[in-house]
Amino acid sequence: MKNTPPETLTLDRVATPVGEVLLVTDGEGAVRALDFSDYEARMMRLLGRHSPGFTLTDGRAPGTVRRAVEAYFSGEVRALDGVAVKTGGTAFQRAVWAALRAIPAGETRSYGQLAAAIGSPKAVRAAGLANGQNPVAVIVPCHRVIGANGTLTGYAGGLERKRWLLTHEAAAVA
Amino acid sequence: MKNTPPETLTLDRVATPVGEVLLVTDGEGAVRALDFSDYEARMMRLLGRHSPGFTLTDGRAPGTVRRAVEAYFSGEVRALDGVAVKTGGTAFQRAVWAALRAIPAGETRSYGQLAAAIGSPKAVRAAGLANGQNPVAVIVPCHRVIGANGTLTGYAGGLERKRWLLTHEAAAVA
DNA sequence: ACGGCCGTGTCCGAAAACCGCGAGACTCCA
DNA sequence: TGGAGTCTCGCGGTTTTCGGACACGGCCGT
Repeated sequence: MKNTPPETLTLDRVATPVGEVLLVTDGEGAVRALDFSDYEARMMRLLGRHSPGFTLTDGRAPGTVRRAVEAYFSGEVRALDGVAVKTGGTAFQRAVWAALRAIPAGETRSYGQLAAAIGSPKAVRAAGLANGQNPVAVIVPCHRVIGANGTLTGYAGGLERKRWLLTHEAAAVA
Repeated sequence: MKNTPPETLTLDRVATPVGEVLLVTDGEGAVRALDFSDYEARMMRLLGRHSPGFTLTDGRAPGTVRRAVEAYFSGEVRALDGVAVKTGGTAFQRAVWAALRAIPAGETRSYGQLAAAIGSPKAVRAAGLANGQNPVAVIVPCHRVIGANGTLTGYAGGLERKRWLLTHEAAAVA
């Protein structure tokens, strides 16, 4: 058991066409986590993993962040590009998540391409795993990674949502 | 591997009759660690355990703390009683360390007495272990615990120093 | 007296299990 | 032949599990 100076994070809720999302930000306005309400437990688990001993209080996320999220869902799919995100995780995981943010809205990559992008072409499966452990859904677009044969394969928030996000983005950039 | 907002600590060095000690304090002036120079690696390990991702800069500890340490070694053995200490660790460990500070200079306890003092009379061995993991030597007087039969049994800084500290304290209170 | 056994909390290293994959082999049907 | 499904196996990082070791001391048998 470790000890860490506890940190206070803010929990906001935003309505979207695919259900309410939970939005966690820190004192500096960086996004620490984002997930769908019905996967709250999962989010807490990931959050706890990266910031042991944090406390959460209901509140309002910074206006710019909130607005960016709302804008994204109403069709401005690139609105999230500038949002600051702060994640923990291992070096490998961070590399994966950084690579994810480099995928433009409207495009997709295979897990293999993702692995290659971070310099470990054979760590395909590990990349998939890291993908699934991304605490900041949507903003870090883990949904833009699909199987080599085009299948959607999996999504922490449910495949239905993954499909919705992809068609939403495809339609927006068209 | 975890992630934590990094914290900056100050590392000072103080000369004593039994060798130089390393003195680590935080931004609030509380002592986070204290150990003899020749066990620097051990101290770093313990420190890292309690404050993952900290950074250390050479500097001066607060005057009151420095003076208290110097005073202790020059014979004023109760000078450390008021020094603020901040440690991490499990509840069990904290209980042990708190119990240690309750032992007055010049006295000793057995590991059994120590375990009994925190309400787990049978956790003798565990108490000994927790004792050895104390990051703040001397101030948290882990050296005042000896075997039930009077043997010194062990000390992270070397039995020689344990003996020196005890006779130093005994002489001072006499 | 002396030697052995056990309880207790925690850390540490090793080993195994886990996967949001993908390539290659193999089947089953027109 | 060829195309689409299925199965099997290897890939690599992370997490979980497990077994040991330890700053002791009381109890029990020789």
